[in-house]
Amino acid sequence: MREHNLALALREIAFAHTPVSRADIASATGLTRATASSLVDALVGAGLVVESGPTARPRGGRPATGLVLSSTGPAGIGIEVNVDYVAVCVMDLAGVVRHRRIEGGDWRDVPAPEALARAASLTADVARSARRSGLRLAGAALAVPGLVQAPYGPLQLAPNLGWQDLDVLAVLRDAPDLPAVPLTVDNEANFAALAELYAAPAEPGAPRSFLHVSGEIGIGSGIVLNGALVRGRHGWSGELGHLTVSPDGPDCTCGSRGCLEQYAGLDAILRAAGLPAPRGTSLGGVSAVERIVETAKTADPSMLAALESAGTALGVALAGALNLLDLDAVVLGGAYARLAPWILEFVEQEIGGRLLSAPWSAPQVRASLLQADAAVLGAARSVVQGVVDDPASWVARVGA
Amino acid sequence: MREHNLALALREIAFAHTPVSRADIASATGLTRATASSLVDALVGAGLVVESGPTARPRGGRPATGLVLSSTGPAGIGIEVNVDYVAVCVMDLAGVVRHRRIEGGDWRDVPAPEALARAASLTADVARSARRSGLRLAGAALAVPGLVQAPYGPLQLAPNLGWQDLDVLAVLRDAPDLPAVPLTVDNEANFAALAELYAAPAEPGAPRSFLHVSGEIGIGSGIVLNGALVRGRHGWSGELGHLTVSPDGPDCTCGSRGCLEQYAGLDAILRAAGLPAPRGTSLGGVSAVERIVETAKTADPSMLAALESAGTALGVALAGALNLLDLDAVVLGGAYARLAPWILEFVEQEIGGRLLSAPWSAPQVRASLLQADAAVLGAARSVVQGVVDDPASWVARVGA
DNA sequence: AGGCTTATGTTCAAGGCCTAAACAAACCTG
DNA sequence: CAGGTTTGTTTAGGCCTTGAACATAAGCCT
Repeated sequence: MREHNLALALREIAFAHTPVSRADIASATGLTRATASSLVDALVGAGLVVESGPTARPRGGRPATGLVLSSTGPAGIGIEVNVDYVAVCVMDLAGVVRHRRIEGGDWRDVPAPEALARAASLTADVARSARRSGLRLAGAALAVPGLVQAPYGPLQLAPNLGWQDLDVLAVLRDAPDLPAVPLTVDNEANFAALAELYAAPAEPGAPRSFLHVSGEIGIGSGIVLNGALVRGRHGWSGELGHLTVSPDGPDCTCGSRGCLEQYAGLDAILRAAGLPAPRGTSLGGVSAVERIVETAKTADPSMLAALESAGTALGVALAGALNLLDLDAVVLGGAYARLAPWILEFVEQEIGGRLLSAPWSAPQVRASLLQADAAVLGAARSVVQGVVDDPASWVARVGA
Repeated sequence: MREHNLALALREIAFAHTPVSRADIASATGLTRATASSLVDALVGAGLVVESGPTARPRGGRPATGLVLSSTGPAGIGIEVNVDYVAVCVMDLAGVVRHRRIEGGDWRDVPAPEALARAASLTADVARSARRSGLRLAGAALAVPGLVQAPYGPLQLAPNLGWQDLDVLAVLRDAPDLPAVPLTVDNEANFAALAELYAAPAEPGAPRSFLHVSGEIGIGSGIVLNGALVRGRHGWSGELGHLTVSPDGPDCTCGSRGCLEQYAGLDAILRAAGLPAPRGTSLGGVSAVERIVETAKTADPSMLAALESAGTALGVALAGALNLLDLDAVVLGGAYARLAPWILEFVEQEIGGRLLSAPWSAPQVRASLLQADAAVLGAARSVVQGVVDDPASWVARVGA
C-alpha cells in the first residue's frame, strides 16, 4: 500500500518537468494532502526528491514549495558494447546524463572477455566520477547487439560481434574495479526504444505504444506497448530485420529468404546503389550511413532508387507490425533516423496502402529524437526507471 | 490494499481446479491465515465463493474446508453476431456454460438493427433462464467480426456483415427486454483468444503469450501477452489476414496486394483447389470448411497442394509475428483448427526456417482446443474474468 | 496598513486492515 | 485415549490513510 503510494507520488514528480507541490500530488493522485505530505517526506528522506524553493501562486494563497527529483540521488549506469565502440554513461534521476565515456575501435574480432573488460574499466571510471559528484549508484545495465535472455540471462548470439552462448554479466562481474551494483542486460534495440519512450515526456497515464526501428548493421526494433517494453518469452522480441518481405527473395545470412535486412539493411542499400559495402562502421573511416547520406545528398539516381526500395520494404514490414499490434506510432531510429528524409515518404506510402485501419486513423511515422547513442541512454534509463517505479525498495535500501 | 488482496485471494481459488483452503491461500500469497480468513469471509459474503465441505488431510491435522467459486454467483453473458449465426451463452464464475442459444441463418444482408434485435432477444431469453438458476448477471460482452473500438466504442467496419460506422452497443441497449447490465464489445478474434487462454488452466503466475489464429471468412487473430489481451490503440490489433505475404501478390479486397487472406483464406483455398467458393458458411448447406475437409480426406491432389500453399503462407505470416513478439505458442483456431492435419506441417516448417530464434527454442504450434464457438465463450469469459480480477467492486455492488 | 481571501502544509484523533501470537477445533497415529 | 498436526479464529498491536481543524504565507482591496 505504502509501496504503491510512494510510487504514485514519485511518478507525479518525475513526469512533470516543472516543480510540483505536495498539494498538486494530492489532487493528482486523489490522496489527502496529509498523506501526500507524509509520502513526500519519505522520498525526501531517502534522497530521491529535494525541495526547490517556494513558487508563487498566481492569485494569492500561500506559495507552494516546489519538489523536483534529486540530482544527487540514485543514478543509473548504462553500458553499451557495440561493433565499433564501447560507450558508458551515468544518468541521474531526472534523466540528465552526468558523465559519459566512449571509446571507438573495431570490436568484432576481439575476444568477448577483452571487450567486456574494457567496458568494465570505463564503467569503473565513470562510477568514480559519479561518486565524486555525490551520486549513489543504483545499478548498471548492459546493452548488446544480439539475442540475449533479458534481464539476467546469458547472451545467445551476437552475430556482428561474433559472440555466442556467453554469460556476459558473469564475465562483466568478474572484472576488477567494477562497482558492486545490480547488473542487468538487454538487447540494444530494446534499450533504444526505452530511451525514445522517455525522450518526449507525456502525461503520466497516457498510453504510449510504438515500435522503434533501431538499425545499424542488422535491423532490430524495440516494441513499447502501453508504456512498457515487450521483451517476449526470452527477451528476443523485435527481430524486425528477419521479417519476410518476399518469400522467394534473396538468401539471408540467417538461413531464410527474403528477409527485410536483404532489402533495407545498410549493406543492401549500398549494394543496390552500386557502392562497395564498408566493413562495419568504424569511427576512423567513413561509416556506411555517412556514405549513404553523402551520396543521397548529391541526388545520385541509383542511390535514391536504392533508398526508395529500402523504404518500401521497410514499409511492408512495418505495415505488418502495425496490422498486428495497432500501435500509435513508428519511430525510425539508429541509422534510419539519418535516412528518414529519403525513405520516410515511401515508408508512409506503403503503410498507408497496406494497413487495414489506415483510412480511419493513420499511425504517426517519424524519425527518432535521439542520436546514435539511444541504446546507452536507454540502458541507463532502465536503471533509473526501476527506482522511480519502485521507490519503496530504494527507501528500504537507503534506510539499511 | 484490501482491493488488491481480495483479487489475490480470489485468483488463488479461481486458478486451482480443486478446492483450496484458507490456509492454502495464506501460504500461496504470503499473507497471514488471519488475513486470508478475513478476505475469504468477504468473498463468501458477496456470493463469489462457497465452502465445499471438509477435505481430509493426508497425515492428520484438522481437515480443511474447501473453497470453490460459487456457481450461483455473478455470471457473464457472451453474445456473438456472425455471418451465419447469432449465439448467446451464460457462463458462471467457474467457467461453466450454464445456458446457451444459437440461431442459424444468413445475416449478411439483414440490416444491423434487425440482427442486433435478434441477438438482444436471445440474450433476454438466456438472462431469464440464468436468473431462474439463481445466477446474478455481472455484464454482457458482444463479439463481432470486424474492427471495433473496444471495449465501448462503435464498430468501424464489419466487411462480411456489411456493417459500417455503427454504435452497436447503443443499438443493442435500445432493444426491449435486454437485461440492464454493463455492456462491452470486442472483436471476435480477441474473444476467441481469451477463451483459449482460459481453456487450459495453468499456474497463476505463469506467463502465457500466444497468438490465436481465428479464421472463418477473413483471417483474424488475438494476441495474448503475459496473460493479457493486446488490444492496441483502438482495439484493432491482430489483423493477421492483411499481413503482406508477397508485396506483388494478387489484389486483395482491402485495396492492398499480396495479403495473407489471398493465400490462406478459405475462399482462396477453394479457388486454388479448383472448387467454387460457397457464399458464406450457412448452416443449411455445406460450409466452406466442411467442403475443404471432405475434399482433403479424399487425398485430392489439387486440394492438398492448395492446403500446402495456404499453410506455407500462414507460416510466413506467423514467423513474422513470432520474430516480432517472441511468443510461447501459436494456436490455430476457428476454421484452421479443422484444417490443422493438412496445414500444420507446412506452418511449422516455414516457422522453423524463418524464425531467427527457432534453432534455440522453437515455439509450440498447435490446433485450438475449442470448437467454433470460442468467440462467444471468450466474450462471456471476459465478463467473468472482470469480476475475478476486481472482486472489490463486485463486493461493493452487492453490498449496495 | 490592516483585514479578507486564498491556498499550502502540518497536526491530531479515528478507523481500516494487516501481523503476530495465542487459542480452539478437528482429525490421525500409535 | 493421549500426543501430534494442521486448520481456522480471536485478540492486541501497529502502520497507514482519512478528514477536519489549524497554522502559515502570500495577494487583494479599501
